[in-house]
Formats: sequence, structure tokens, C-alpha cells
Amino acid sequence: MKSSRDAKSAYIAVATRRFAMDGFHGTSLSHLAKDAGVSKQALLHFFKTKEALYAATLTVLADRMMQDLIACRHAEPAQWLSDYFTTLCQNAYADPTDMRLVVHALLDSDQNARKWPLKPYLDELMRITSETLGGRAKEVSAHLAWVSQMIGMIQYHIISVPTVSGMYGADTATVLQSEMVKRIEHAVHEFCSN
Amino acid sequence: MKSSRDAKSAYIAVATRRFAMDGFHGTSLSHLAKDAGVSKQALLHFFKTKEALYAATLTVLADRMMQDLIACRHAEPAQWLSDYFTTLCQNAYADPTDMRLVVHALLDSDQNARKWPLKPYLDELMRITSETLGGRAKEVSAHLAWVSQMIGMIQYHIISVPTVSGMYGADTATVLQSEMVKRIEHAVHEFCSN
DNA sequence: ATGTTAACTTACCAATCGGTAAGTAGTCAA
DNA sequence: TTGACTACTTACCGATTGGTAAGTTAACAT
Repeated sequence: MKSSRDAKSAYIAVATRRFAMDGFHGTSLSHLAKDAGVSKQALLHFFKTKEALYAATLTVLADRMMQDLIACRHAEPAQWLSDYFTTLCQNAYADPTDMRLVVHALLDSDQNARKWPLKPYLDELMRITSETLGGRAKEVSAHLAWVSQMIGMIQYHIISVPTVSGMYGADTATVLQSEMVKRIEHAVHEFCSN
Repeated sequence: MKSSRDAKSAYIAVATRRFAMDGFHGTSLSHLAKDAGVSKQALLHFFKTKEALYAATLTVLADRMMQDLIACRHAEPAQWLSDYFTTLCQNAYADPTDMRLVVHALLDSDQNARKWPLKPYLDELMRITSETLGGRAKEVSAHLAWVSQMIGMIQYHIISVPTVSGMYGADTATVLQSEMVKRIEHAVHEFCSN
């Protein structure tokens, strides 16, 4: 028997991996329970429904992504962005869990039903982006457009790694990874000098 | 009672929409049957399993994407790519079905289990890409990297539209769409002049 | 010592899942 | 007219789904 906090976070950790792999509909409470080594009702004791567990998983994910972003803080905002996107890309290549979870959540989103917990993360990215430009302002939407293009390119790249490996071999996938890192640095530099 | 070909393609059309919306695990044979206005076993008569229907859906998707690519054929390969990516992006904004289906399939892929029917489409894109460079060759992997970055950026953009609309409003989503079109043209031009 | 709270488990539920078996009805060739 | 074929339907199956109800067990404050 664990403490409440330990148990909850342990269950969320299990759920994160499963939901990231198989999505909401592809994951059952029984699977999660077996992974966690407890009975199904141990989960339902903390999270009243499967949906609630999923929502908690996404909230923790959002916090983690925000932390990872803050952890890369750098006095020079352009360097901050470059570092962040690069390390994000490389960490995700080793463990794609979080990126898969985000994409699954995007596809599942009912648009109005579930509130989207990643907005603060996106807002912070936009804030940093606007700082890179010094006085030369752009419209806010243009910042959002650029930011979402960047994370879209990275996240899609990550979730396509298994398929690309299957089609063209793991070596080719590795090349795509290093090309992506190059592209990130180039894109940040280009954006900040316009 | 329909002819075999009509029935099959009608069922695949229904399945395409459902699988694109809710993914493989989120779609049940009963839902598909109700959408098609027939009994569940009408589907199983043509497709022995749900997996077989899904595979047929992906095959038809791959053919359709290849056709769309060919339909944009242009003597100038750079113009071909630019036209194709732009129209793909704009058509998908009006009807995101195919893009959602691709991303769902990427997430579902067991890497070795299901064969991936979109390889010919990717190969053709790479071939066109290599033609844009005239004599100045790059490694094949570099072409694949660029192509997958482009379609990744576009497909991710499309599947994130509902969420972005929910977060920042439909107007902002429209701006992101036009920024994406600009980005496509810029990226094609930049790639072809390096 | 005892009562309370909380972290579980076993037992169970209706609903739904993908899929099988056995028909039924319309079409078309001979 | 008949027989083969095929596009279906109704009836049914065991397994699994998310979720409820009612305990059981351990920690802890009083």
C-alpha cells in the first residue's frame, strides 16, 4: 500500500506510457491495472473514470513539457529556442512517449469537450519567440504560426520514426534525425534574422 | 442490393471517414454498419476482419494521395512540388479526413506487422524532389528528410486546426493556414536554390 | 485499545466488442 | 423453371469493456 501521492503518480506514469502507445481508445483499464500490478479498481479509486485518468495524464504531461522548456532557459532568447527544440528532438528520439501522447491527444480532441492543458506551454513558447525579435515586432499570430510549425515538424518526425525505419531502415531514420536537428538550427536562425 | 464494386467502395468511404475521425480502436464495426445503413455482417461479407477493412481503407488512401500528386504534374519540378503542397494544404483544410487517417495510421503502426502502403507515394515525392536540383545532387536520405519534414509540417498543421481554433479562435487558425501556405512556397524555393 | 480514514481486493454487472452460423432474397445463366 | 451464386439479415457467441457494490486490510490519530 503506497501513499496517495506516490500511488497516483505511479499510475499516471503507467497510463502515460500506455496512452502514448495505444491512444485513449486502444488502452483499457485492465491493461493499465496489469501494467501497474494492481487491480482495476485501484485505479478507479483515485480516478473516478477512465476519462479522468486520461485528463490527469495530459495535465502532468503539460507540466512536464513546460518544465523542460524552462530548464533550457538562456539569456539569449534565440539560443533558448534553439537549445530547447534541439534537446526536445533528441530526447524524444530516445523516448517518444510524450510526443506520441501529444499527437494522440490532438487527434482525440473534441475541440470543446476537453479543455486543452498545453496552452500555457504554447503561450510561453510564443513569448520567447517574440523576445528574439528585439524591437522588430510581428503579429502575434505569426509567432504562433512559426512555433506551431516548429513543434509540428518535430513531433511528426518523432512519431514517424518507426514507420520510416520499417520502410527505409534504421540507418535512414538516423539520418532524418540529424537532418531535423540541422533544420531546427537553421529555422531558428532564419526566423530571428527577419 | 448493390454491385460488389459499388458496395465495397461505399463501405470503404464510410470507413475512411470513421477511421480518420476516431482511429482504428475508436471505431467499431457496429458504428461503421450504422453509418453505411447496413448490418454489421454486410461489412464482414466483403472484409473478413476489421483489420482487413482497415488495410483496404489505407490502400485506397494511398492510391488517392498518389493520384492527387500526379494530378499536379508540372514540367518544372519545383513548381510541381509547390503546387502540390499548396493544394494539399488547402484541400486538407476544407476536409482533413485523409491527413487524419495518415497520422492515425502512423501512430497505430506496429512497425513490422502491417505493411505500409504509402511508400510508393513517398518515393515519387523523393523522385520529384531530386529532379528540382538539376545536376546538384544530394544524398537520397536528404531528399527523404526534406520531403518528410514538409508533409509532416502540413499534416500536423491540419490535425491541430480544431485544437488551435478552440484555444485561440477560428480567426487565428485561418491566419495559421495562410502562414503555412507562405511557408510552403518559401521552403520549396529555398530547397531548390541550395 | 479503538474508531476513522484510505488504499486497496473480490465479486459482479449490463453493454459492447469482433466474429460465426445459418438462413433469406434477388440476379442471372442454362 | 431451376440451380448456382451473391449480397445481404437475424440470431447468437464468448470475451472484454468501463464501472458499481461491498468488503478487507493497514496506518494512524485519539
